Amino acid sequence: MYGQVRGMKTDRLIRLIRIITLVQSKPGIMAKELAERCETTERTIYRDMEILSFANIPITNLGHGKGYQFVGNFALYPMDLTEEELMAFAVLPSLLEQVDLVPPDLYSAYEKVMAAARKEKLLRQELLDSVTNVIQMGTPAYKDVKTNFLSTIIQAILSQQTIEARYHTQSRNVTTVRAIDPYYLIPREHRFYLIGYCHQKKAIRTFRLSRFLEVNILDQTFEKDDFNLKAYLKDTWSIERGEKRIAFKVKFSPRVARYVKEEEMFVKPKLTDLEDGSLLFEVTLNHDREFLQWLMGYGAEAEILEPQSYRRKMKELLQRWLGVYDRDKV
DNA sequence: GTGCTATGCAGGTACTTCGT
DNA sequence: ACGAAGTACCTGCATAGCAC
Repeated sequence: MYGQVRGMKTDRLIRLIRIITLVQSKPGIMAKELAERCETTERTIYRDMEILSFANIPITNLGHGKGYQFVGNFALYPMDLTEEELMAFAVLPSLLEQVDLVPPDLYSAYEKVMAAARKEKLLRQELLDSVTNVIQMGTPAYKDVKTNFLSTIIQAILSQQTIEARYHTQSRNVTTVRAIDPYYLIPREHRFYLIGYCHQKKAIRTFRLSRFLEVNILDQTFEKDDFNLKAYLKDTWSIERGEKRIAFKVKFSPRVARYVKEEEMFVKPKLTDLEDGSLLFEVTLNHDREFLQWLMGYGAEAEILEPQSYRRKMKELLQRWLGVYDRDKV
């Protein structure tokens, strides 16, 4: 639009870069001064500002008399971003949206990343690391050094490239090297999980991100075929999947009913308000452990009505628990 | 000349400060 | 409290300069 193919004057280009530098070094600088420093008029500065905003350079005027400055602490030249990096940003929210529940903090995190990317010359890896640092919610207690493969995995998902990963399987306490086609990243309980096709097991598997010890992107692309995430996670309380179909019926006391309704869930339970103010909660799940754990957080405010076998199971569990403290008795 | 971009002048608008 | 003056931001328009 403003480009000039032939006879291209470098004046404007130089001036645009100058403006960026000036605003960067002196936030709040006003149009008049910019004009003087660039040896031009204010009119030209205003036009240049327009061009900069077309180029998505977030310089803004923060009100009358406050001059110009970058939005947030942004001080990056977006021209340095590769197409791929921009894509990574652009698709991140939709990536998570595919599992229905976008963590409410994602958007603010997104903005923080932009603000955090302050350095004048931000290397590609630094940028992606910023994403990683903002999004990752915790590190395993035993790990001192933060090894983080979030950015690598996002890249692989975007470019549909197979990764080779060294992964620690906690339940068997073994470390294996395997090739994985990364499909989706899903957030659960302050953690990220990767769902993908494991070439060794020849099946879809779920991997906890913090258990990756090494991740390398292979020079090999994949197709997702007809994998359906929603179907894959159907009736799954959180992340652990099972083969069962357990129809739970739980009654929550009036005291906690409204808190239960407010909880963010990955399944859609049937909720019925009872006359006494308590809440009947019905859900069918393919695995019990995570659900029971959640339920126990409500203590005596939650009562399993069905199935009977789980009433007994819960009772046994509580008796064993009680037993731990009974040892104190003399 | 025509068609285009880049520029500067002049003037408008919105807000702040000053003087009464 | 209120209007005048001042300041900063923004825009319309004429024109210079260049390619064709």
